[in-house]
Amino acid sequence: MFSQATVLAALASPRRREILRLVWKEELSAGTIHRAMPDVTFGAVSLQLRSLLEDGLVEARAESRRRFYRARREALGTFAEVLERMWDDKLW
Amino acid sequence: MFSQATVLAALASPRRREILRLVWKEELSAGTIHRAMPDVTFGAVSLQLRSLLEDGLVEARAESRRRFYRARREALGTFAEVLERMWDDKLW
DNA sequence: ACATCATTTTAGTTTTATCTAAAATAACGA
DNA sequence: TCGTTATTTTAGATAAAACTAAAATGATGT
Repeated sequence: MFSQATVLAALASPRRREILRLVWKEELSAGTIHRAMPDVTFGAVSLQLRSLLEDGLVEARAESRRRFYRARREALGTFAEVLERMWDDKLW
Repeated sequence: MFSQATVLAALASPRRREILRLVWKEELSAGTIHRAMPDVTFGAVSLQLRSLLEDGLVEARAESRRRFYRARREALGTFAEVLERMWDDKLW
């Protein structure tokens, strides 16, 4: 299993949180994810996807030449709710 | 108020988590905190304390020449439970 | 005023994270 | 096989974070 320390480190990056948000409710291909973050190169997105994958926060599925990613919400435990609240911009 | 993004960034550092753990249930002077982390200089501890203070995760009280720090658990919201679980080494 | 104690601050260095550009891989269709 | 598409990987550059050593601050006691 992945430690909470690992999850905390992963969630510290706004870029990774943005990716998680995108693939939270639907799986998206790497290209689609990149198109949603046009200020950064495809390579940079791919590296962050790898990092999230290694930390167990997303999973990937290959379909021909595309790779579809989606959040592993169950890996996030308590943090899943925290993230959803952040995205809904709710105060706490 | 401090954002959840700020809290996440603050908690990403093992050093800052260690400090938080130390001042979780009792206030401790900067010197006492430093003595509990002998692998790092006093200056480094002081900088992390400042960082935690600026992010609102600890508060400080001056008593003569000492400064006592303690966690502001209420600033941590949901994360307070997460941290306690980490320290108790409970699985989730 | 001076010496000491506790802590903070500064300036510069080291380490770590993140990014880019380009090359590599791999699946597909003509 | 060749060209295209989608993505990953590499190598190196840039940026951010964390650290150290030393100087500065500020309260205390003599």
